[in-house]
Amino acid sequence: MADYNPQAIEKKWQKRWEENRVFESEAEVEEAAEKSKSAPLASKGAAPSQTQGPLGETQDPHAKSASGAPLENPRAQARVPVPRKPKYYVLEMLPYPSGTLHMGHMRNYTIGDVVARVKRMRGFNVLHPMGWDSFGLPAENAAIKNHTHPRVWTNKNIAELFQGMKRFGFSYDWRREISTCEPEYYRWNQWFFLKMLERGIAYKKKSRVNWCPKCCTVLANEQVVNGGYCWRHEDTLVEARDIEQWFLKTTAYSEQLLDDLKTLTGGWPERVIAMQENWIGKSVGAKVWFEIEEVEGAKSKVESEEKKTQDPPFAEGAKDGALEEKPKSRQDAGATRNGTPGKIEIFTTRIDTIYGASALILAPTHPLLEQLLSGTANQAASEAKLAQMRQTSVKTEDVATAEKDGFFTGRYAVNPFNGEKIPIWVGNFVLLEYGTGAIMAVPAHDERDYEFAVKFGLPIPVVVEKAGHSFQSTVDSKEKKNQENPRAQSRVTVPPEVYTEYGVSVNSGVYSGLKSADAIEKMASDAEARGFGKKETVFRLRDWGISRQRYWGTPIPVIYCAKDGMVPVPEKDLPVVLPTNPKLTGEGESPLATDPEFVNVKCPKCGGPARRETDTMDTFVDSSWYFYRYCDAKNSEAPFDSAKVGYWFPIDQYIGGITHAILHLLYSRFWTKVMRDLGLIENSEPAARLFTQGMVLKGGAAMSKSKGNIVGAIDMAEKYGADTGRLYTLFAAPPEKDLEWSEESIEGAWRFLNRVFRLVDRNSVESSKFKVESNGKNQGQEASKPAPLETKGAAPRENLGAQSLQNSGQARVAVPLTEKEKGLLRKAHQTLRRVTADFETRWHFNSAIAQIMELVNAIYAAEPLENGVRPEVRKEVLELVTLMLAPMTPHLAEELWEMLGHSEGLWTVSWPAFSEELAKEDEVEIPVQINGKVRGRLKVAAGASQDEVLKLAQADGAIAGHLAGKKLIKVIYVRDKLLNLVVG
RNA sequence: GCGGCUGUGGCGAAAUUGGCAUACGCGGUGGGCUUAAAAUCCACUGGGGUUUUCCCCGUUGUCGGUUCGAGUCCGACCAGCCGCACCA
Repeated sequence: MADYNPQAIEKKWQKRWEENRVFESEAEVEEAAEKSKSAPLASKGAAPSQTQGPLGETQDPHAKSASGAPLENPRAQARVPVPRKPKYYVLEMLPYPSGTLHMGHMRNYTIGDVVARVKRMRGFNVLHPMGWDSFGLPAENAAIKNHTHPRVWTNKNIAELFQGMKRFGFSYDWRREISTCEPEYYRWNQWFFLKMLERGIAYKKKSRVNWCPKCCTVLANEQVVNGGYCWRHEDTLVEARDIEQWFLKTTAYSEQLLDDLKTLTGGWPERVIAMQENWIGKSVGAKVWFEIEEVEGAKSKVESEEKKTQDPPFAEGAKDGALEEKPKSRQDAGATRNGTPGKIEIFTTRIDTIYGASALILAPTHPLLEQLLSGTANQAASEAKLAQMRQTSVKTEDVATAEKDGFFTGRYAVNPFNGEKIPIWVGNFVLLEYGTGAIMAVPAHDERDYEFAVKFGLPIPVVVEKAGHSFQSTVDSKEKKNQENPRAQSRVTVPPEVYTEYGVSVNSGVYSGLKSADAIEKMASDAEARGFGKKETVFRLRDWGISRQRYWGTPIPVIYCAKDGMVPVPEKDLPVVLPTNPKLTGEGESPLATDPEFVNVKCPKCGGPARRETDTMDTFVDSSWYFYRYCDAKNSEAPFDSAKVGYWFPIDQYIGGITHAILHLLYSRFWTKVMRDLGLIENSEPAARLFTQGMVLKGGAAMSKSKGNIVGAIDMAEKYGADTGRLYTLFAAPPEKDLEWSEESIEGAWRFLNRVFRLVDRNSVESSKFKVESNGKNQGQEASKPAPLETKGAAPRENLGAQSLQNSGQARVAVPLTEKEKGLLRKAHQTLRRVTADFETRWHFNSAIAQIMELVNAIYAAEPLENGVRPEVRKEVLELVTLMLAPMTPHLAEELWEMLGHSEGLWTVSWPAFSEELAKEDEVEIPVQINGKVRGRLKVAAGASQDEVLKLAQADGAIAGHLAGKKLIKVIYVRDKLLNLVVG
């Protein structure tokens, strides 16, 4: 008898796996892809990856072929050689190497590893890679602190994470490892950047941007969280700065990014889809131009302002309508899109309410304001007020709850629909960055406008009524309300409340009587026809600002020449490598700017003196396409071979934290679409399925360095072993839920594995004692190693376990089975059925483990030997237990498999086949309900008919007692489930 | 305000389709083994009972509905968590 020694076992099997290259995806498949490189990729979509369950229930390669041979890949049928197995790409988000492996990582990778291992056992060619998101600020900050190079810190952390992953036995194909800070990788960032530059997707402009004073760099919109804080420093308010920087035109893909979310429903969590929809923020409406009432001199000034702020400096593609320039942040927007000179452009989704507009309201930062205010009666007072509003708007944290504020400019505009003269106001609630930075205020039909109108005494004319209301009756009620409300001095009425829904237009000239939807359509068309408006869709999404004034990132590959202007670095000169000895201070301009050797270059065009761009790229660029690189990680000619990507993509299952629901997942979706439009790939979305696992908490809070509540994964592995750790994280909570760390619970997992180990250990000892009594089969075998049953010939990587277990229409043991043995085998196959379903169609690892625990309890209960289950039979059951545990506790499973007498590694064995025959119950106990309450139980033969069961029920004493003197009204019988008698 | 999610024992949680609620684990109590402890194995662990291999009652955040039957479906609410937020 031996003890379970996880440290020794885990070391032993990790070595074996490595020697046998168990986790490498099949080379022959890639060769096939190689050979078909020139062929079109069109048939790819037929690959068996479009499925329902998280693991793809329809993907079982055994399901459609009685021989057990995996389904052929339809794409490969057209050519030779034929990939033997269908592909499966499972991926966990690559980590930022900031320290050692923690529980959050470990949980993420354990889930992915279970999936990868299950899929391998199910006969798939599995791609399961890992890499390092190794550019980024923490490395640079650590380098400044320790006076070293960021690479030192980064590589130390990578080495530690790598060791940690090895320690847990995660089944990665390490041939494909990537590290984004290596020139072999980031040169392709630069290459993609040049492609985008050619197409006008990358452009540069000066704009007001988000600046984090702690990061000392610019942030993208997506990196500003909680209404104005840095995503990395959640206590640090983001400042506004005017900086010239590079953008990627994510807005050119707004519509697609939104529409394609529909293709992800079912595969992606509803929550993530909703968050992205929300972020992209589509509004369909119309722009309308309001003429400004003539005031001497104003018009020409406005016109000249227009000219000044047209095209941004290098936006070559910006002339294209689809790629139209979208100003990014507060103060500069609007300048290029305030419409025709002398007019104010507003955006509205409710053009049908335009007859109810009682003012135009501009954002305090609207570029037309200076012209508008000049020459007005109280210009000085207005400008003072404006300055004050601009001041406060920068610092406002809780914009949504701030009180409405504003003032009248002294100017008027003309409503193009009815010629009415309405005042132009400034309001603090109007945002320059959304729509056109100006709105028409329709107080009767908009909450905010109403609040504003009430505060400043603007009229509140009603122009929409609830459908079905007669005009007359509502007028009466409004008049009553009028008398009660002293503020309602002017024009028509004060509505009883703000009515923001659709209804029927009233008081709207020729449009009165139209339903809101019809009115919107007709009025927008009319505005367009009459030249004072345009149907328009606006998005909340902004272009992605990628310039960072830091060292540890990808250099942006452009050169500035006094003569030729901005010149892209020629492709042949890539990569632009980071200087090796940077001066890192964390302050001021980009560290690259301080290195003359880096900065001063010859112009690629004229050969004259020129300067390099000194900003680096946002590190989210690195992670936007890394999963494509895994398909062809060592390619030095291209980012990847399109044929290989065509074979593996889309990712069948992507797994990561919800924190990336917007940032990474939006950027990488964008990148995929750009790559598709460059003709490099065929897929429009990177991942068919996304799984967001819950966080690991301690004391109710997410583990973090700053809170000091991190539990190191390696410590846990040292104490209990990797398998116990893996089992614990899978068992303690369903994978999508947050998991509260508990030392007591991990003891439970440890106890269970010990229980299993002792069982197998004892069984191999006992079976050697027992072998003569069972059947002649094992005679002459070594006592410690019973012969594996029915291993027909050597079949490496083939269905060994499945072959022996699959044909078990009856048990393999030749002698007749006792009732107890039948019972145990039945329980085993019932467990197998449920565990298989838990792995395949839903990710209920916790209940799968619970099932296996029950089975193990049943084996214990089937003791003692003398009156029941013989070692031969028990061995068969233990083999099933071992195979079911294999994806979750792979090291222990290998060891148990060997202890059970198998010399071939468990990695060569397929998932066991379930036997309906063995799982079938002979007898079932069904509850008998009287009027829905359980009043008794009956043991009946499985599949018994209603009549039989009813007769038995009526014969049963206790049940008959409840039936006595009552009339049987109805009988509901669900076969093998329940009998319900309705009596009265 | 908008969108999404979650509410089940002392705790983590189960419950494929509407069909015996609380499986499995933790914790707790009692017992076997042991000089003792640890480990381990067994039993009990919603409430109640003078029929204890038996019986009764209650119960899945709240209120209502559909149904022979609801943790599950429908409607309204309450509480908590997450994301976005004066988005025109």
